[in-house]
Amino acid sequence: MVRCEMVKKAREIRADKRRRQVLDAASACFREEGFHGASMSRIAARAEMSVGHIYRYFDSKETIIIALVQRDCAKFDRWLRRMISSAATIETVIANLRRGMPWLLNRDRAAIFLEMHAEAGRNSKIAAVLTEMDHNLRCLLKELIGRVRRTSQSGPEEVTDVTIEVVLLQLQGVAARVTLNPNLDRSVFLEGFERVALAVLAPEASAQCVLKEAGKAG
Amino acid sequence: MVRCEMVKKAREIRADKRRRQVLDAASACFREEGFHGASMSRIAARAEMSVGHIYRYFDSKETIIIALVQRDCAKFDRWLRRMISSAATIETVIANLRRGMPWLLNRDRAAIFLEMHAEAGRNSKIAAVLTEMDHNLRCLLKELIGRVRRTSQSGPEEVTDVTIEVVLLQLQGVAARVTLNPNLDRSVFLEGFERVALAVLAPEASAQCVLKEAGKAG
Amino acid sequence: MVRCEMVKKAREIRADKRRRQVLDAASACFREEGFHGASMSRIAARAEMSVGHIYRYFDSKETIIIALVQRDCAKFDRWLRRMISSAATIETVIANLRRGMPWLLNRDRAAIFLEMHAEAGRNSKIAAVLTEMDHNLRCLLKELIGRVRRTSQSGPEEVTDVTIEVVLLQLQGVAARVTLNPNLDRSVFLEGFERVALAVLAPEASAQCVLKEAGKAG
Amino acid sequence: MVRCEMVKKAREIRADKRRRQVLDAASACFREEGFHGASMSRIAARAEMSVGHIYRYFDSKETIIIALVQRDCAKFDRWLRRMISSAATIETVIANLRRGMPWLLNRDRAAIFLEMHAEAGRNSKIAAVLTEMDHNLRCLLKELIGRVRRTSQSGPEEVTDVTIEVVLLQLQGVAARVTLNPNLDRSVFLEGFERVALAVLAPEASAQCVLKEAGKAG
DNA sequence: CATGAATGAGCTTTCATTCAT
DNA sequence: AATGAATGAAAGCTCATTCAT
Repeated sequence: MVRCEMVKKAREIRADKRRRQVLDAASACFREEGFHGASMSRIAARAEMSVGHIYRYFDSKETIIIALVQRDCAKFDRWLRRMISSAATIETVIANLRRGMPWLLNRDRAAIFLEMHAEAGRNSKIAAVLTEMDHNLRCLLKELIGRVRRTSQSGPEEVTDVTIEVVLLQLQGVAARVTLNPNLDRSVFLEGFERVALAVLAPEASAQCVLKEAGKAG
Repeated sequence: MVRCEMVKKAREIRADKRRRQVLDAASACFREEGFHGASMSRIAARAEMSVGHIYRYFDSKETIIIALVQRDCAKFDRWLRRMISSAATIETVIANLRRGMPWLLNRDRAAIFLEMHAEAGRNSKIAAVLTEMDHNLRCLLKELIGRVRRTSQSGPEEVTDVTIEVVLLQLQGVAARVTLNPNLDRSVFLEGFERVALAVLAPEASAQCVLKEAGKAG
Repeated sequence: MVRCEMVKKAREIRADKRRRQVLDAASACFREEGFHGASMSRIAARAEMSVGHIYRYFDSKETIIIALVQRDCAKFDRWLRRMISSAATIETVIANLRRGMPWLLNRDRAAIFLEMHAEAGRNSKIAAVLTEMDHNLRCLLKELIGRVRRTSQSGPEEVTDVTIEVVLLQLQGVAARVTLNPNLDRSVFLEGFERVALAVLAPEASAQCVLKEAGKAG
Repeated sequence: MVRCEMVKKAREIRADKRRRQVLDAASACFREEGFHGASMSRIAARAEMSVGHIYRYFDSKETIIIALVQRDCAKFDRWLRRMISSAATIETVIANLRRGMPWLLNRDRAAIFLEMHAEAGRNSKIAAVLTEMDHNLRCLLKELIGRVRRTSQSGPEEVTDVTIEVVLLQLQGVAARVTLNPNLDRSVFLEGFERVALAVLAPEASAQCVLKEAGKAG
């Protein structure tokens, strides 16, 4: 009985590992060939698994795509939550931002991001996953910005939709920028983000900052 | 001889019309099904042409995709140039921006934008076209911003890469935002754009503006 | 214009021929391997056509099956109608029956018959085709029997459902009998049919016939 | 030693139960999806057994099909023998027939019957099983009819092949009739069978009966 | 005795592309 | 210039069967 449970548990662990294997392989294939360009047999080969066996863990190719989208979203969600829970001041936010840059500017991530959003335009299930994620994202951002403003007493605590959208446009525009301009100096992006972050988190300080730039000429 | 040339000309006009027919049909198909989801036979049906005849004007499906990307880029380029040639003050830029919103927020445009950039991640020819376009875009933007700053004497005339990138992140993030959030109030975007445009075109004025917002709380 | 119409006509003829080719090949494959055992690639090979090309004429394998069932039913329908239009007396019916025996007892026909009816048990579209055919069949039989009885003044002109069903059980039981007993003397079936035909068409005469058999001991 | 035998016996009983489980599950699956449509994994699920375990008792899917056909045939054989051993008069035969109608007209039975005979057309092993069964059937029928005729002194005791075939056509045609006409009144079939049974078992009586029908007009 | 993970061949179907007309 | 018949490779997916546990 105890034995049985242990076996079950072991099986589950193994199954999870398998699922991960598939998702990792699929992610790589999708990145190289797109959702529709990638073939199940190539995904299987990359996952070192037979085609048929993949279907034990995923009902269809679409299911894999959706699972992958969800996994990516969850990862981002966790990242943002960690950022919020730890960050209360402008400095920590900036530090976190700096630390998150490699991920944000990663070309593979950008490629998958674009693929996912392009697909969302014609697959309502994927659109639903992304839209839900987007909703979470906006709530979290609202809280983060509000909290920082409160602690730094540097602006109105209430955060408008406009503010949120400006931040999100900035973050989500990265995918296209990176794809078009892979060799651009990363520090350019970092500086841009910091400037916007400042303007949003501490409007007054930002104003001074902007004025300073004016002084530096650039 | 003259006759011959006229015939040639007529033929060319006809061929151009055919090519346009194909590109229009392809654009619609791609928008609905993606580059890979769209089939030549469906494109042909939409172009009211036989499949085989398309191959008289385009070597392959990929050629059509590339031609389409080029055409879209050229269209955008012309739009931007017109904007620049006519705009010299902050007010005209804002007015132009306002006029360009419906196009910018159009979901079909956003879908094709994402499709194109996702494809660029794996097709170097398309990447090349888009990257060249991006280069033009940045030059034009630089000139536009510089000129406005000069005429309004409201900041440094030299425009840094950081500034350009901030603007482009904003503009290119729209595609993802619109796809995820199709029902979001358009005025939110407009206000966001205006705020960023102001900050970029007239840093001083923007600073005052931001401070004002601080006063309004939000 | 006239040219165009002729081309169209020629195309149609060619297409019809193609369709027939496919149906003939499919019929042979289905007979040997069953609807589900037969593969499209084998059907294509037999039709001397590429797999993909078959899909120009039929939407799916199921469509082929249905078309085949309809063709078979139509063939049988025509046979029965011819029989009716020509036959007004018991003698002509019996003669027609005799002439129809080779077809009725043909093992291939029997195999397809069984396949079709087995499939009807789980495919409602096929069931619909067969049920409609069955309805026609019963009407035609009713008319045939009624007309013969009238002309020979040998029984009630009205024909009951029971009578019809007895005849149909007899006719449709053949498929199973032939499959199980391929070597059985065909004359046995013929005699059996004649006896039932007589009993149904001319009850009085049949009674005498039966009595005669009693006399012959057999 | 004794212990050993008891264990063996218990094991055999257990194995038989397992086999039965599989056959029952297979029968249900085959009825719903056909021999080819049913999958081993679905059969296993229905038998509440693992896929691999089924292969302990059956070498292959085909073996299951054959075993099932044999079991069905044996069941029918037993039913017929019981009918014969108990029936000696026309009345008991008719009564038995009446009692057997629900089974005979059962759509599931009809479906399996058609499936089996269709398969026999292309699988010689199945054909062999069914043909042997058919032989038994004919012998039993011959004896039954002969015995009844003898006891009722109502006709020649010797029974010809023609007579046997007429009865079998009638019985085996039911499967097709039921499939095509599932809503037909069951009494119609019963009356048809009785009429034929009468004609076969007691030709003289039947003649009178037929004449009577003539009188009733129908 | 019993499980179900694993395989890879084979299924139906779609596609970009060619070419005779 | 224009058609669409024809191809065959490759897609996503399912299956009977095996075997380590």
